[in-house]
Parts: sequence; C-alpha cells; structure tokens
Amino acid sequence: MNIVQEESRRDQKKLQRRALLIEIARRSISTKGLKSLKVRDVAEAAGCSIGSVYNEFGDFDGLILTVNRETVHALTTRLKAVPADDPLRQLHGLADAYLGFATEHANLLRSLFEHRMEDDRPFPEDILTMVMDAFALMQTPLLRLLPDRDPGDVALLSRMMFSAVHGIISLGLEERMVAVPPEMLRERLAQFVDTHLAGLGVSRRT
Amino acid sequence: MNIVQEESRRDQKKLQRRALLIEIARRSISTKGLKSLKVRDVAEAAGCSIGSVYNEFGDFDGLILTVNRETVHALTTRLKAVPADDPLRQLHGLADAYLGFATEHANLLRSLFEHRMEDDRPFPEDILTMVMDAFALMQTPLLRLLPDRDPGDVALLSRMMFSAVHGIISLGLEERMVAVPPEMLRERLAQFVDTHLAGLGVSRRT
DNA sequence: ATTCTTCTTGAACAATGTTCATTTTCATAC
DNA sequence: GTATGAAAATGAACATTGTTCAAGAAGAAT
Repeated sequence: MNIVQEESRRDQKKLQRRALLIEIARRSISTKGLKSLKVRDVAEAAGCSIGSVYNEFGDFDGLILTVNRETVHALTTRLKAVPADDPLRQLHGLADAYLGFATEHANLLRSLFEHRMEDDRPFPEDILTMVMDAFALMQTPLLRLLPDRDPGDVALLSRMMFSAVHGIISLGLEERMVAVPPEMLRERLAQFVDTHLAGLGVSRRT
Repeated sequence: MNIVQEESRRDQKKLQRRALLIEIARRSISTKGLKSLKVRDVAEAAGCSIGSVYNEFGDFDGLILTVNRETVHALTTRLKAVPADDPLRQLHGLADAYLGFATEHANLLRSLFEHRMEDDRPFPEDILTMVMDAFALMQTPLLRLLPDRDPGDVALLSRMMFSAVHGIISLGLEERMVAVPPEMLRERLAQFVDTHLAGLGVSRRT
C-alpha cells in the first residue's frame, strides 16, 4: 500500500479529470456545435484552469480530436454490434445503425468530418484508419453476397456504398438544406440499399 | 453626361471593388481553405481598409456567403450545361460534372457545405434553395427513364441519388480519409450510377 | 463655394487560442 | 514529520482575429 497505489491514485485523479474535460467538450459540441466550443468554457465547466486543458491535450485541436476519436470509436462499436447472421440484413442494419448514430449525434459526426486542423498539420493517422475501417464494414456482408466478384472489387464497392449512405444521411439530416424529409429518410435509405443491391445482382430480401 | 453617369461611375467603382474583394476571398479559400481566410488579409490584398470589407458585406460571414453563393451558381451552371439529349448519358454527365467541379474546386465546395453561421443565425434561404435546385437536377432525366413511377417518388429518388454521388465524391476527394483511390473515382462513379440505375430497372447504356 | 450625404479609414475593442513564470501539489527519502 | 525535488496547476499576459465607430475624406447637389 505505497508506491503503486499512490501513483495510481494520482493517475486516477488525472484520468478522471481528463474524462471530465472530454465529457464536457463532447456535450458542448453535441448540443451547440463544434463552432461554439471554447477553451475557457470547458475549463470553467470542469472547474480547472485554462492551462490544465493545455497540459492535458496540448492544444485545442487535441481536445477536439480526442472527442472525435471517441466518436469514431462509438460509431464503430455500434456498427459492429449489427448482427452478422444474414448478410442482407446486416447491410440494412449497417445503414440503419449509421442513420441512428447520425440522428442521435449529428453534431458529433459533423465535428468528425468537418473539423480542419490548425495551420497545415496532418490529420491524425489513427482517426483516419478508424474511419476507413468503419467504412469498410460493409465489405464482409457484401463478399458473402457477391462471392464470384473480385474481392478487391468488392472492397471498393463496399466503401462506395457506405460513402453513398453517408452522403444521403449527412445531407438528409442537414436541417438547413433538407434534401429528404426526415421521417422518410429511414425507409428511403433502406430502399436505396435494396435498389443498389438489386443493381449488383442481389435479389431483395423476403 | 451628368447625374446618371456620375452615379453609375461611382457605383461601377464600388462594384468593381466588391468584385475584387470576392475574387480575393475566393482565391484564398480555394488555395488555402476556408479556415485560413482572414479579414485583414483580404483587405490588405485589395488595398483597402478593414472597415470597407464590413461596409460591403456586413460581416465576415457575409463575405464567405457571397463566395459560397457564387460557388453554387458556378456549380449549377456547369451542371446545367450537361447535354440533355439522352437521359442516361445526362445522368452520367451530371455525376461526372459534379466530380469535375469538386476536383477543381474542392475547397470552395467544402466551404459551401461545411461553413457554419456565427451564433445561431439562420442559413441564407437563397443558397439553400440553389443547392436544393442543383441536387434536383437528376430529376428530369430520371423522370424520362422511369415514366411509370410516381413523380413524387422520382423526385426523392433523384435527390437521394445526387446525395449519394455527393457522398462518394466528397469522401473520395478527402485527401485525409481517402475512401477510394482518386484515379479510380471517375470510373467507379460511373459504375455506381450504372449499378443504381440497373437496380431501378433501367438497362445499362450501350 | 457650400452643404449635405455617403463612403472610408484605422484605432480601439472584444473574443479567444496560446504561452510560461510562478505557485502548488505530492510522492519519495530521510 | 520534514525536507526535497519533480510534476502539475494556475492565470496573467500575449497574439490573433472578428467587429465597432467616431472622425475624416470624397463626392454629389445646389
């Protein structure tokens, strides 16, 4: 009951505040949009100084990127929770899960896709990888549905399909330029997936 | 050679500088991205004071929105220039024109879709309308290809299809999260359109 | 030439990201 | 328990950038 615990106690407190800061930032982004996120607001809400935010995340981008990282992670978790028993149902499930996530966390998803780095610093590799991995999740069910096609082809197809779904959803949810009436989005999205699959030679689900 | 001409000369000068300011802002956004656009830079580059920019556009958003407005306009012009003789070819032409515009003016298009208003001011109605009109341009050829479907249905279908194309392109061109290798994007996009049309029951083009 | 309107200017202000010298905290050693 | 040194926290000060506005300049009308 000495070194290790003392250290862990300190670390635990540090981690706890780090989590608090992230949670506050996420809540702010989620409710008021990325543009309204201010260092001072976060620091004040967390009951600490501005400098502490910088100690923890390096700079403001660091905080935003941390939130975005967790957003991709949450999204991925949700997408991976879609049952993989039936490939056709899985594809619909993936599209629907994305829609659900985008509906519930519109501003967080926007923060992920719209945030630009300060100056010309490179976009973090790990986030990039996570997003690409998420967008590749349609590959597995598509491969099962299209066993005769070239796997490399299917890999591209799946990312295209997911990108298309992303486009439909992100524009559809954009309250300012409502491309599709919200209440219809869900069923239209399913219809879109069906149509596209039909175009790929897959018969519709029963 | 008096009142009218004097007035018009003054107005002309004013319009000329307005155009200059817009051009400078557009060039800046186009080359360095929206985030790097600064009032002072624009004013200095145009050889006028900061205040003049405000006189002309009200605030910073005003300048950005003006550039964005012209971006939608240029996009629409380009899309409307696509030959409308053959509906199938037109659909491909629209997708390809959008890709071409997005490739040549990636940052301008991002500015249009990613810019958020200061505070919670509403998004300008006219830009919204122009974007929606642009996204409805697939409706006419689709109606010709699907004469038996409910027109309201086709209206939605066309906006979905355009949104899908938008998603594929905007993610595909995102150098940070390259979902699709750029050199393939063009042909893949055509393939996507074909596939989706096939799903809608339209036979591929010859 | 005078007056009146309009436009222009840029200093000053406000909001906000960032730095860093100072202070505080705290684990460790004795 | 106290001393010590490292690590963290602090917030005043700074830098950048959008915004305002009183004062001045320019131009049109008479």
